[in-house]
Amino acid sequence: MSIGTKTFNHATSGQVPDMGGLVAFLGTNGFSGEAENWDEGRVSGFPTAASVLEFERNQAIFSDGDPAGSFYKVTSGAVRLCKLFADGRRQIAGFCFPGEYFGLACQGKEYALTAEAMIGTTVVRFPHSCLADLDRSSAEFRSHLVALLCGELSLAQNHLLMLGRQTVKERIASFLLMMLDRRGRDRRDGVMLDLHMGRQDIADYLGLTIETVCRTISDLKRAGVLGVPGPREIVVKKIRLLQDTANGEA
Amino acid sequence: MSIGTKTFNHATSGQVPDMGGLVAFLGTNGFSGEAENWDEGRVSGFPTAASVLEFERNQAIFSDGDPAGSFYKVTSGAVRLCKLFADGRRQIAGFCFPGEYFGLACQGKEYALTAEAMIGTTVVRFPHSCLADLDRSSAEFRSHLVALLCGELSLAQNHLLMLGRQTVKERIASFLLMMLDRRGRDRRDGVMLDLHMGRQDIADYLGLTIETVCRTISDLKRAGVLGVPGPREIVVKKIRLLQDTANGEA
DNA sequence: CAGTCTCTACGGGTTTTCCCCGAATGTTCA
DNA sequence: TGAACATTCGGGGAAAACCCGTAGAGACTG
Repeated sequence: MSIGTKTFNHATSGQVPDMGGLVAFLGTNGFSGEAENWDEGRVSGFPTAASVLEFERNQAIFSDGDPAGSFYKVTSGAVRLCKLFADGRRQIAGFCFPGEYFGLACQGKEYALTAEAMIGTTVVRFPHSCLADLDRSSAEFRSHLVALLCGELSLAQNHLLMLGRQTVKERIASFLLMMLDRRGRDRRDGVMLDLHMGRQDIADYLGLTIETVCRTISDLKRAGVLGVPGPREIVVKKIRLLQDTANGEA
Repeated sequence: MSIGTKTFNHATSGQVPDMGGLVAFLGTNGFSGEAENWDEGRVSGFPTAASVLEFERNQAIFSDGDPAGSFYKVTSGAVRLCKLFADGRRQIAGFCFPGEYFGLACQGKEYALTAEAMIGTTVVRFPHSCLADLDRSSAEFRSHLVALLCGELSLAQNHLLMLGRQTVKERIASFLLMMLDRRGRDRRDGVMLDLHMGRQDIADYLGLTIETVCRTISDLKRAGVLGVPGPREIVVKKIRLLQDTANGEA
């Protein structure tokens, strides 16, 4: 399945193991916060074997029900975490971009959802046994872990608001604003945004159909709020209007 | 505001502070898992002052935007965590029942949502400074903490599925099954369930209107799946049918 | 105790939203 | 270039929101 596997099995450096920004992404949205500058590949501190893996577009990294043994950090590309119903319905619980973690939320012994590469993606895989060494990790790291988990939950809460009580326009606008923040883009007119996903992914994240997503984006384009240079690219032309739309003031 | 406040300010027992089942409920759904038997009032181990507070039905424990200084454990009653829109829309992010924690998910310095007592409720309040002592707490507790956070996130993911992709009937059925599990009830015919909430709370949790909730519960009653002895009580008469409904097989 | 008030539950009718189906257009890749 | 796929657009229909009204239970008042 996985193509291009390089395994590091270096000796532990003899010191207290550095958890290397094991920033606890427990399975929903990746949330890094200021974690970006924590390491970015400081794999070397880990006491156990870590592997670098590459995945093609739409390739599964792990699937709902698989035995859970590892968690992952995205180094390049993008990952979606989703749940599939028997009848084909799909809900995306979150996305992961470079610097973010996923695969820790294994209730019991199995993954509760499926992780797939949305584009060509490189990840680092860590065995869960790394977590058992949490005791010996630094206090700084541990409080960082808690902060990131809080951020995780806040992201999920925001997602709940969108799905439960926002209109279609509000959801689309909120989604785009979230993507701007997530990808480190400023909130200013003319900013270009690479979505790295198709309309179906947006629909399954927002609990809508692909048609509704298309229509709403077209509406925003017609209103001069957005530009759409390509299917996976968005230019925000009037950020203020987009924010108003997200807040239901349009 | 708070009525009946008793403050313990006992001397630290001179030992390593016992976090007393500080089971990390970070602001969304309370999730206790097997935490029920962890302590249940073992406040005595805490290094800092903890207070027992009582709240009346519909009284706010803290509000969205309040400065965040404490987290809470429910000892009796029930708590809802919700977000209010300016135009009156409301989304309930989760409920907390005895043994569960809330109020840890303060992104930054302010609470991100509002906590209200759904019925007469007793809680224990812990200052956030307790968390700073996390270092000195036991390894057992810390792994417990991580497990509970994972459970938290799984609950939120489940909620996302409900809001995003389930039909009205599926949501109601899933909600009732979740409540059964949450309140420690067996999944068997004839089980009585105290909801401790009105129809509006159910609606705001499931992203529906109160009319739709009423109608759907009536439908299930007519179908012989449920009995409704009181407005806040449900008797599950055909658990199998309820499960089928939750899975879209009805 | 009667009376009033409020909150909650529930039913019906209307309107809107958004899903479903079909088709045309655009994009990507072999 | 052609084939496969994704996106966009339009029309019909079903589901749920919305707006109405009714009724019952409980709380408060006198």
